Amino acid sequence: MEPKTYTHDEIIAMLREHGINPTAQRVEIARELFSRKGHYSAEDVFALVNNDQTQVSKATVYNTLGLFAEKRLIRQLIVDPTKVFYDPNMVPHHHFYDVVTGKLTDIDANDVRITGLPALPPGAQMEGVDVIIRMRQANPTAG
Amino acid sequence: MEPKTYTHDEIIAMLREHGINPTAQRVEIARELFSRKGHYSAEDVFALVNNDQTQVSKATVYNTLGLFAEKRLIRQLIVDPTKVFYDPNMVPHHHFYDVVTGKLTDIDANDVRITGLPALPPGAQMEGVDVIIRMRQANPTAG
DNA sequence: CTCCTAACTTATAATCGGTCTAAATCTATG
DNA sequence: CATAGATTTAGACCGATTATAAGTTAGGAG
Ligand SMILES: [Mn+2]
Ligand SMILES: [Mn+2]
Ligand SMILES: [Zn+2]
Ligand SMILES: [Zn+2]
Repeated sequence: MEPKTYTHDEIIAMLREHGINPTAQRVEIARELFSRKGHYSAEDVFALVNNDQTQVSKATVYNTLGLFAEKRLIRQLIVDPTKVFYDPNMVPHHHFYDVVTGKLTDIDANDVRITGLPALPPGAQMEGVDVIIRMRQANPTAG
Repeated sequence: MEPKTYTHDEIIAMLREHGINPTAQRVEIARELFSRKGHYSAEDVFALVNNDQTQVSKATVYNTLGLFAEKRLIRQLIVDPTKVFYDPNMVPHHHFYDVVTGKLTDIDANDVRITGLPALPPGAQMEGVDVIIRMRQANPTAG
């Protein structure tokens, strides 16, 4: 299932709906992200965005990804100890994480039920629930 | 519930049971970790271990925490984008994570049921399931 | 014991994501 | 056109972690 292709104007509308001023760089970064599914580091996005003619600075890539996450246009994944990943898929879902390759795979959250969690501490607002299933590919005929 | 106090020999036995050669530094680090409950960065452990007479280098603290985690004597927590935390509590449990303060709180996993997860990819071994509930303390009278 | 080697520890340099700074550029408005 | 606020940028900087290379330790062989 390839992700929907968004027009320039649709991207701009998405940004506006999330309270983000649609500058050229932000539109370009959003377009790259939403034209694919997957999980991307800031460096990944920097490479994607500068593959073609456009030129966006590293600082802007970092700033923009942080802004998008804060405005909940994309989701931040803390799962690799060395870098943050960003996920354009905002449908609630969980992840498999291959601890060897670092690869992330989506798990639809519709079928998943989590019960028995305690109440939040008083005055606390839930931000989200992350479920990460760490796994390792069984050593293929090593011995 | 304060954690059990371990004797020097008990610490050594714990390390041996996990296939870890009990050097002076490793015993000291293990003692500091297991004499409290909580979630500690490598810097935290470095400070704990060098509070008293003993002197353990930063490199050894990092190496030892990595070794302990690999041998499953402690658990690594990837939840803060800037640093790794280590958890001496090996009883299966989950975590609240205050995204503002960075504070981690344990959630007993006994009561928690997670159903509807898909099967692992073929050939994959499960390493563990991490559930992290991100929350934020409601803005106390700000405005 | 003393010698020898492998395991371990250490100080320090290096790496690398990520953030900060201060200057340049843009954009909307008068 | 002039102005100010928002944004972008190059490059300096930072802090956690890892790599390097030299020193130390422990324990078995002789
Ligand atoms: Mn592009
Ligand atoms: Mn100590
Ligand atoms: Zn995902
Ligand atoms: Zn814990």
